[in-house]
Amino acid sequence: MSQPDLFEALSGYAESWGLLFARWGLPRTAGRIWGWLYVCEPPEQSAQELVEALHVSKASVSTNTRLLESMGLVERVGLRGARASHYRLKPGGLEGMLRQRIAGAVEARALTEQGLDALESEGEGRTKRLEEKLDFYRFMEHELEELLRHWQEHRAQRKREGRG
Amino acid sequence: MSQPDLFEALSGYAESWGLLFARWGLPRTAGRIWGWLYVCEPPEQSAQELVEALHVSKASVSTNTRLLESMGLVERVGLRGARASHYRLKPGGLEGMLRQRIAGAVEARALTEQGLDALESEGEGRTKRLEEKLDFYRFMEHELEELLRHWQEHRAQRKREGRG
DNA sequence: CGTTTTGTTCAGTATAAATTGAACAATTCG
DNA sequence: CGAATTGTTCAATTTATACTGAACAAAACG
Repeated sequence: MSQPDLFEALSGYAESWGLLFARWGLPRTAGRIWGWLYVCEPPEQSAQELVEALHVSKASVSTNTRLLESMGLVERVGLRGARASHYRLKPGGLEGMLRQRIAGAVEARALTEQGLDALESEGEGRTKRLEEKLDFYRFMEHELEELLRHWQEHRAQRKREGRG
Repeated sequence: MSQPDLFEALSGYAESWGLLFARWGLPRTAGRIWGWLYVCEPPEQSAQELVEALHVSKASVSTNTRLLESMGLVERVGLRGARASHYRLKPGGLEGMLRQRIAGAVEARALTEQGLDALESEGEGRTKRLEEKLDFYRFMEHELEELLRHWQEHRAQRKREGRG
């Protein structure tokens, strides 16, 4: 595959992540950047390089790199001899996403508990409905924490095998 | 608690779910309806009742009940003596959400594989980055399926205890 | 049948979000 | 120091999405 074609293909890959992010309710450009950082060379990219590779404004790069940083998916690094700071994938970033999922379950559970409080002793059936929902989120909370633990073990295992 | 106050509190509960849905990138009204169906009496509500309880247009109710149906969270039922069809929580709806999560992981994995295909043999480091991502999504896919199985067992257990 | 209720669709509007260009502040370099 | 580069912020624009009212189609009723 020739260089221009390769670049084309990898750009397409970044664009696909942009679209997937959009469907997940996240900024498209954040998805583009994140996707790109998996296939770019070198792995550290300056804001300017992102602007050129993805054809987005530097304002958008600034906004979305900071979003990705706050999500724990990307980190900022200094490179010797380089004036501009660079961005790259943050190791363990996906694990952070998992933690956010757990936080979401906690949030949903808390809201469900609020509903039960509001009902107090009123209404048998409604309470039952809410308690079933509560049961689900409690379960999710516990299991996702378990899942996170498993992932950490899995990671450690791979590291030991020299694959991480 | 007096009736008007109770209604007020439960409306607030539905509104809270609306806001949570919005933060999750889903239509606010869908959240309102879903939240409401947990605390309304009776558990089956006509479109007209939803319009009145939530103060949204019937067009929006129509759109969002169909969305919730497609998400597997709500089902439509016929009630004897009632002309209009009614909506209620679909049993096992949350389990369906879990299945969608699995589908999301599958999607992300597939996209990552596309990236690896595009790289073919080029680039050592990039391939490594992508393979780590692939590893994560593969793991998630497997573990979420496991989680779903656990949930089903948990449900069965509760049923046996007469709590489901 | 004709009338009423119900549910969907659609064009238009309102609302929210992402993206941009430009202005600004901060830093780096010679 | 002065010039150039870099990063953020902000107002304005574009874009996407949700929501509504009205028109329509379908079904239920007398």
